[in-house]
Amino acid sequence: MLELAILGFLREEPMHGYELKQRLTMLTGHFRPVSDGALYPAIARLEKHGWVVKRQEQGKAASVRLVLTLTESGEKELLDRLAHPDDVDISDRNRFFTFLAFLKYLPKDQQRNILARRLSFLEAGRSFFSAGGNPVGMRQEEDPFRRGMLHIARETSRVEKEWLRAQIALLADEALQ
Amino acid sequence: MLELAILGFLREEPMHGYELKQRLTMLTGHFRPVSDGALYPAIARLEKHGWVVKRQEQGKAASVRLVLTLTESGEKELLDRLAHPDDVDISDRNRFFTFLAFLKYLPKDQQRNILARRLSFLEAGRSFFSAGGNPVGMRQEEDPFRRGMLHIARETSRVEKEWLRAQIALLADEALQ
DNA sequence: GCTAGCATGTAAACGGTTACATGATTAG
DNA sequence: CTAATCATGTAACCGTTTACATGCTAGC
Repeated sequence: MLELAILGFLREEPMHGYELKQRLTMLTGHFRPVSDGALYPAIARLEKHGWVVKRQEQGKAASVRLVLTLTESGEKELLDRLAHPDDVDISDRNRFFTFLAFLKYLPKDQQRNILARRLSFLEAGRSFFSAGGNPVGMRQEEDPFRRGMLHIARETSRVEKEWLRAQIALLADEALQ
Repeated sequence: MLELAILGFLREEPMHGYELKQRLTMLTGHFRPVSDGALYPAIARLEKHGWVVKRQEQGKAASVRLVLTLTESGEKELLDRLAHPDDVDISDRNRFFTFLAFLKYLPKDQQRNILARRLSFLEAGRSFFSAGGNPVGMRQEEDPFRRGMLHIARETSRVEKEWLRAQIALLADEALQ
């Protein structure tokens, strides 16, 4: 997932690790910083596969920047990963958002496919807790905090589903023209 | 986080690994299954610390069940972990929800503390993407998918903040009586 | 002089996923 | 008879976190 995000950001424009880090930090979970120990090894892996290449450049301050550029095979890899979320869990919202952030690079029919997949997951939606085998609805749950969870989860899901439906319809319209 | 959830569920009632797994599956990210390779080692760790004890029981079908019971020191550990989310990231929604699921076991002032912490994080909220250093608002963002992310994130945050404020006020009222 | 920000990395420890391994019962 | 569910575990692999390591510049 981290690799996907790196490829995605580099698709926009070449940039060095430090800037990548800032963008990733904003993308994943709103401001949980990406650790260096995750970022730099990930970059090294991508480089080893030939998906990105490094170029030296003088930094604003301090040491040299190593500007990363996406190669052609890197772009292919990005599209490949975006198009096959089967390998990956879309049920997690943060993961889905990573896809969403770079979905514009995919062809329209594949975009619709991803959105539809997420929608069908949300439509299957169920509640958090079970008591004696059956899921617990808001009515039965008397713990206020768990009621809160159910409430927040439900509203959140509603908002997202509405957006997904609208977006899917829009893509279908565009396909007709 | 997995350990916290196990301790939390066992606080309610003793249960065996398989049932724990089902509850955990519903709790974490709505139906992403907890893998056995994560669950059983986690149980073993908790047992090693003396926080849970095992007892054999005949299963419904198949092999014996190993029913887990929370010990006194286990309950202490649970409360300790719930009360100190400093060690843990509350900025992630799933993590916060894990806290929320077991928050009822904490004294009221500490409950309020956790909720307030989460609220202040959300109130600091910023947008996902930066262009040239500044965060990008909905207006500027022309990628429909990223607009969607911003929209969903904003609405979600709104719902959660409203709930948090109401809940904090309620706890404050109760404290006065 | 010192702190914050810029900039890139490595190594150990930890925990999670995936695959492997086993075996019994119940419903179709 | 066969798939699904019940039930518990281990081992290899992989990636993340945390801590360590370095060093420069700009602003207070």
